[in-house]
Amino acid sequence: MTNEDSPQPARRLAAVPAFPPAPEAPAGTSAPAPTTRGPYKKSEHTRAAILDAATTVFAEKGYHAGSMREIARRCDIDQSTVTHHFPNKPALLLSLMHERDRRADEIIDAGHPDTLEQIPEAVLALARHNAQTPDIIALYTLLAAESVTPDHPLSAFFVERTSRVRAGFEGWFAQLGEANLLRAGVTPQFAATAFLALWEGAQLHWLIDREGVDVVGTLETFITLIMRDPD
Amino acid sequence: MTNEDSPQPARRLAAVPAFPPAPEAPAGTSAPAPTTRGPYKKSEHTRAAILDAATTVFAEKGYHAGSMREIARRCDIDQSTVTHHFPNKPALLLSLMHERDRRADEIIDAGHPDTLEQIPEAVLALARHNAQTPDIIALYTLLAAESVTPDHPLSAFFVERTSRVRAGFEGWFAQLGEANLLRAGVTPQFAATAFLALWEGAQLHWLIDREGVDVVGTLETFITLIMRDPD
DNA sequence: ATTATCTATAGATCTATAGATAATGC
DNA sequence: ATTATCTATAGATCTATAGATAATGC
Repeated sequence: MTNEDSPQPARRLAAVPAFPPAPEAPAGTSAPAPTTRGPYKKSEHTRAAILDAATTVFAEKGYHAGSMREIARRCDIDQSTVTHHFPNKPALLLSLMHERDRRADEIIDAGHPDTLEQIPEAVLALARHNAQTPDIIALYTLLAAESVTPDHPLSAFFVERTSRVRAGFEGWFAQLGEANLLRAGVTPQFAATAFLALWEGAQLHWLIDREGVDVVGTLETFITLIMRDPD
Repeated sequence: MTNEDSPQPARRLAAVPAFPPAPEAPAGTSAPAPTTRGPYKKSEHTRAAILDAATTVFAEKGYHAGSMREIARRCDIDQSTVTHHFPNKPALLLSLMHERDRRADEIIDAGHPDTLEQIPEAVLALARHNAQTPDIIALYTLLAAESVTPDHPLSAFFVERTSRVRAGFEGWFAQLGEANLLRAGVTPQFAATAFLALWEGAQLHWLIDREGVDVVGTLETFITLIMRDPD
């Protein structure tokens, strides 16, 4: 897809602005109080099972329609056991999203580009990785849209996350711009905003019609479009 | 924004493939049975008030969290009166969406281009019109994302609508392509898919962060990007 | 006489909590 | 002794329906 035959040498990046890591989950969820004995071993397993089930349930039904009862049913435990491990429904969803973001950060770090030429590939690698987990795509797409409704537990989460991710991409595209690799008229701001919007919009349309939309292919074409034509 | 100083004469379109109109709402909602007297005059007013309130409620809360009770409360009527005018909640939402699509068709028809050069402007005019009604943006964005969940009343609606709208744009971009106005490597399929995805993705991000995203500006830049550079 | 609206309610959720019993681990 | 889990339930929804009363219009 990209022009492998252009003869320029790889240009090392002085300092690539890495994606800033997601902020930690607010304290209280996992910090043990000083006097207590702490959770038993089994607890960690149950917690993980609940978060797994919650991922599926919230991805399939969204926040309001996804119920604690169904999450419990999928783990073969009672609903009251879920509230023993998580204080309430919003806290469960927030723990889930912060947990997901922690894993996403690892993917971003793994694809960290060393040279300018690797930036487009690093960007597309994220999209390719996403394409392999439809559940997570549904989770983020559905909840991001829901999060704009009043009193949604994720409204602050998605405001922070969207601007953080956009800033990360803007940093990468700015590197390309300074090396004069962006097409005339393409600013890093436009590239970052459009790439993110295109990505999430294509994912939404792919969820609606899985045959009709090729997310990664669309993004690849977009990337070649915003890059300067090779001489 | 567009290059007004290019000296080519306006090229009249032989036959622009117009957006196919949205299919009518399934019969039964409005067809009066042969023996009845039919609705009184007041009925139409109440129906319209209910649809108006439902637009706001579903746009703010989505399908599951938006309740018939709240819709009724906004109209100062009892909830049972709502079910007198609409058989049930899914039917109310479907009537609402078909009503909205009927109005959207009028906008599309109004902006119908006569010449090739008017196509980009016609496309952007739709986006500019949308930008003036945030409620409707929230309604479509939120419900489209929700519609991918199992048993959602709008799943078939959005599948049909998305492919219909995409086909309409593809027809327009194909006209540009045949006139050699698209940049090399840009197919009508890519242009249509990407434009729509970019549009809806940018609207989502605008809902999340109204300061940070300029929907129409982003689309304008995208359109100039996919058009061949003027000589 | 027919339609529009309201009151009242059945039946099905859902979340969170109180309190009892079972399992764990110092 | 502490944590994990369950049973049971309070209290708050929500949708749809039955049936009474009010408004409309032939």
